[in-house]
Parts: sequence; C-alpha cells; structure tokens
Amino acid sequence: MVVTSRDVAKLAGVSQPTVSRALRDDPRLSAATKERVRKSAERLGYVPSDVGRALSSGRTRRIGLLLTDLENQFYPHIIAPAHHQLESRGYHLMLHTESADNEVVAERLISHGLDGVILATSTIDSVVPLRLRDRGLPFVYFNRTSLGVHADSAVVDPTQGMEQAAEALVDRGHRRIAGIFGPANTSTALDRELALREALAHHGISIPGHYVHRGPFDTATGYDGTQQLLRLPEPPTAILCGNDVVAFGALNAARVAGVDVPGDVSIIGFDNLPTASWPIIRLTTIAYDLDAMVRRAADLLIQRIEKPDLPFEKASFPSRLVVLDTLGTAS
Amino acid sequence: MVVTSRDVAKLAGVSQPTVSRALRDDPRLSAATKERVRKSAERLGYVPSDVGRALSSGRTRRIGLLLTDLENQFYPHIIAPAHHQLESRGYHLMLHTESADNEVVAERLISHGLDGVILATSTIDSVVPLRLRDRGLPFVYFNRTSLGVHADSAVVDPTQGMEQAAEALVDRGHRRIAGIFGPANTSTALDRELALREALAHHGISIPGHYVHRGPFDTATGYDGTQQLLRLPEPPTAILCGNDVVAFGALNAARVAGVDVPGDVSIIGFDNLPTASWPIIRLTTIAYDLDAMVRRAADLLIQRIEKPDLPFEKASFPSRLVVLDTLGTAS
DNA sequence: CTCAGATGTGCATACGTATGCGATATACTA
DNA sequence: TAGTATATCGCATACGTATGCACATCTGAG
Repeated sequence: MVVTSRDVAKLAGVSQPTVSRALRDDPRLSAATKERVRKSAERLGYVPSDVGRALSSGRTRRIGLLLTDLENQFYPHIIAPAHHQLESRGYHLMLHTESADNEVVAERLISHGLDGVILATSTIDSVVPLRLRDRGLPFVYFNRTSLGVHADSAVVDPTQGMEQAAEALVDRGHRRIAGIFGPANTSTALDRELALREALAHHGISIPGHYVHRGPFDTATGYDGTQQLLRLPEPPTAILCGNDVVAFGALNAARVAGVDVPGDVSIIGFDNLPTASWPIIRLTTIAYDLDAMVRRAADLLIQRIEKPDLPFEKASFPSRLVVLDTLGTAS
Repeated sequence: MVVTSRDVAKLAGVSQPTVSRALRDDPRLSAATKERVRKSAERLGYVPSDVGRALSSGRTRRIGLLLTDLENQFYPHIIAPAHHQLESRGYHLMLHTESADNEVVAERLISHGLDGVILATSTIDSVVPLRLRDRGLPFVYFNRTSLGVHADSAVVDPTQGMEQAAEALVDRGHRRIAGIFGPANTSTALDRELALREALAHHGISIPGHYVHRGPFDTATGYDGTQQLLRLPEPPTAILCGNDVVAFGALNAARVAGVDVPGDVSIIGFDNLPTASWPIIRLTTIAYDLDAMVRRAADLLIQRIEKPDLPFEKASFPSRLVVLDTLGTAS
C-alpha cells in the first residue's frame, strides 16, 4: 500500500540501508548511487516515515509547545516565531493546548516521543516540569517560570518598563494608582507586580489593598477589576494592567461606565500586542522583543537537547514603555 | 534508560504482549493479571511510546490541522473546539502552521504519519488536497474548499447573513455600498461576494468596480481598501468586509481619516469574533456557529477515517446578521 | 605483483508495540 | 472418562528506518 524504503531499494537495485543513506546524503555513498536512489524515490513518490525514523533513531526532531488558552490573544504570537526558528534548525513544532497542568498532560507529552518541550504557561506550582525532569525530557521555560525545577528560561525583565511607567505616571500627576495583576501563581504576575511596587516606591507611592485586583490574564479580569475600581468613592486615576488583554478589558469597562480614557482614568498594558497599537485603541503599554524571546527559548532548548551538560541559562529581555493615547494627566 | 513494556513485563512476570493487552484492557486477560501489570507499570513509571505503537498498529491517532497565519485573530478560535472534539473521540490534534501551500507541506503532512488532516486555509487551487488524495490520506475541508478534489467539508452559508445585511442597509437608506473582499482564490471570499451581490440585486443595487477591493483576510486589506474608498469623490456610505479582521482594519482607517462610524460610513464584518463585540468596538457583523462547524469538521474526518467508503458530505452552517454600533443610516 | 588503505555497499540487527495464532490449563458436556 | 469448549497467556513476527560492522572492490605505492 504505502511506499517504503524497501520498495525504492528494489527499484534502484540497492539495499534498504543504502536508500536510507542516499536520501540523507551520506558522504560515504557514491554520487551515482545517490542519484539513482533519488530518481527511484521520486518515481515511486516515496516519503520517509517519521514514525519509522523516530523509532530507529530514538529521536523525533519534534518539539512540543505547551499552552493553555489559545483564545487569549497573547499566545498566537509566539507560535509563528517558534515555528520558524525550530524549522530553521531542523526541528518541527508540535502544539499542545491543554486547559490543565497535571499528570495526564505530562504523560501525554512524554508518550509523544518529543525531543523537547517549551513550557509557555507554567504556574509556579506546575507539576509538568517535575515529571519532565524525572523523565529526562529536556524543556525550557518561556515567559513564565516554575519554582522547584531549575531549567533554561527566556523571560521579560519588567523593571525598566515599570520604572518608566511609574515615572510617566508621576510626571503627569498621578498618585492614586491601581493594579490589575495576573494570577498569583504565575511568575509573570508576581514579577510585574513587584517591579511596579518598587518603581512606585522610588516616588514614595504605594498601592493600597483596595486598589489591587488579581485574576487570569484575560479581558474579564480587566473588565471586572476596572468596574469595581471605578465604583470606589475615590477611584484611581490610573490603572496598570498585568498585560494587554487585561487592559483591553479595562478599556471596555471604562467605555461601558461612561468614563473617559485617558481623561478620567489612564490605562497601561503590558506586551505591546499588535492590537494595542490599532488606531481605534492606541493603548499605552510596556513593550519588549517578543520574537527574539521566542527564538531564544527555541535555541536554548535545542542547545539543551544537543549538549545536555551545559549549565542552565536564564535569558532576560528588557522592557520599555510605549506611550500612546491611554495615558493622560491626572484629573 | 527509558522504561519499556518489556521492563514492565519482567517485573510483572508476564510476557511483553500481555503488558500491551493489559494496559489497553483487553477482555481476554484475567482481572488479576491486568491488575498486576498495572501495578508494575505504575511502579516503573511506564508510559507507552506512541512511536512504537504507531509503527506497530499503522495508526497514530493523530490528526493534523493545517493553517497559515495564526496571527490572524480568526484561526486561534478554531483550535480549542477542534482539540476538544478530537480528544473526546480518542484522537490528538497536531497543529501545522505553514505560510505556503505546496509540495513540501504535503510531504511534511504525509511523513508525519497522521491519520487525517483538517484543511482550514485551502485556496481553490491548493495542491495539498491533490497530494493527500493521491496518498490516500483522509482529510476534510474546514471553512474553505478547494476545486478539483472532492472531500467532506464544513462551511458557512453566507446567503442568509448577506440577505439580512442587504436588507438592513437598504432599510437605512444605503445605496452606495462597497465591498472589501478576501483573496479571489479562496472559496469563502467568492461565496461571500456572490451572496452579497445577489442579495443587493434583489433590491436593485449593484456594486460598481471602483467600490470593490480584494486582498488577504487581514487588517491591512481593510485599512488600505477603506482609505482608498474614503478618498473617492463619491465615497460609499457602507462598506461590507470579507471578515471581521478586515473590518477592524476598516475601522482603523476611518478613525485615522477622521471619518465617523457609523455617522459617515457604516461598516459590517463577518465571523462575529469575540473582539467584534467588545464595548470599545461593537462591530456589526455576520455570525454563525463556529464551534459547531469545527466539531462537525472533526466528526466528518473521523467518520472518513473509520468508514472510508461513505459518500462525501457537505455540512453547511447558516449565518445571520448581528447589529451593533457600526451600522447606521446613510448620510 | 602484493598489500595497505580508501571507497562503496550489504548484512544483521535494533528501536517499542501490536496482533494472529498456537499452546496450555481449566471447565464443562455427554 | 473422554472429548470439546473456554479462558488465559506466550511465541513469533511485523511495522519502517537507522547504524555498526563486515565485506568487496578498487587504487596506488613499493
């Protein structure tokens, strides 16, 4: 039914191993033989089976990208650069979207025979990294890291961005500043909150408890948090959001509440998604080089796969404030 | 190094095939043996190798989803339902994002040993369907279809939605109606354009050539097209866009041009993406049940895989107009 | 003319699992 | 008690490719 290397071998008058070697351009074979094999392969429409290859070689050249919540606008933007970087280095991307982070997911990743995994939605208490480590399956943290299991990582350093944001806010007279952060079990949420608090502290400002909301990195979190903040007797004049998607929710809540942005309240995001700079949105946000970060994560993982004994590396990417229309002076 | 079924067999004091059967709950084995094997497997942390399983059984239970351009807001929304539907039927989703549609892509799909493929970004002249058919690899068209190769498909019927849009426009006094459609080599672009033209014809309206733009289903197409339309000596009072993403671009162009929506021009999209109903956007658009369509595509493909001889089926999903804020009366 | 070295190819086997079929033991029937 | 059916499991092998090693052929030097 399906054409195998044996069929090609028969047609070319060589052995099956010779077909294998010829198509992978083994230097020990003569040019004439290679050519003959190639011709035969093409004539039969032969396509090597990755499954056979994987079983025999013990490597699949496939790398998993573990995500939750692809509907979140953030994640799709890491797929294309990851795909390209991996392809350019001879690996294939295999996307796994799982809503949970548990033993089943870990088993699934292991059973697929991946050469490595990029973890993009780890929580600090994820179980997946533990299982992968036990199994000896290489992985890299992207964006978020986990506690307990050390590994290579590519992350954002929110410090500079938050310092610039704090300064920009203070310069415009803001003192009542609120934060709608991500889930408390993610490293990104914690890092950003800490960076913001430290930056504000330099200006003698702190964020009181009733100005703090936390939740998943989605629009609902931004919407609900903003709705509640705007109802306070003394609402904040600025809201810093855990990421752009949260900020979009905040913009929506402000619109529904009839509150002008940035006239009545300023809103700042994080990630600088393409959507943020749409003319109908023009969100002020904190930017970093997402593509470079993705490529770095891919490279770190491949390095780990090919040279397992190197020390772990943490690649940190700087951030900066991008001022568009949702930042104004305090009323 | 890695635990195999043989290791489990040795520990449980049975043969390797017995391990295979026990873990897949073969009714021929005694409950006692199964239990003993399960215990041993757990103790060793055994995870069956998909690679070995695939080679032996000839099936991977993996289904590919072929996409281009994941950065387009539309595509991420089909991944989650596809994933869930396939998992519920014992298959795994493997995402393939390719920028092109060519022989290389087809070979890649074939070599991966997939059991089937969902084609979500076919053009009418795609080569992939040809190769898959030649290879006997089952596939289903999602959303877009291709000419030449017949197969199962799940698509939108734009007729009702376009009729409702035409009526809504005419009722509001619109006569100068423009269209920014998708690429001329996609079935969706053609279907929608045709449906719109027919619907308008019922009201005695036609779309003149200078009111028509075409391009990829992205924001740039909507932006550029709208920019040009608004510059015309007699600009249209309404613009119907090939999909929501194009419409977002149109909204952006109107904003930059200082043109009020819907005061000066009405804009209508297609797809009803979550973003379309954001309070800061509130795009009037044509909706359909995207999730159901995805699930149907998955089911059709699985049916094709498991019962290859059934006649091809075309699942068509109705559409309807959702009126929000970007539709107004003609000025 | 012989032999070391280089070059090119085949043989045997391994990878991990699934499955047809046969073997053994047990239960049941007449 | 013999024979048949049933339950339970192992043996042998297949799946498609890669790779260590042996073998054969050829080249060129001494």
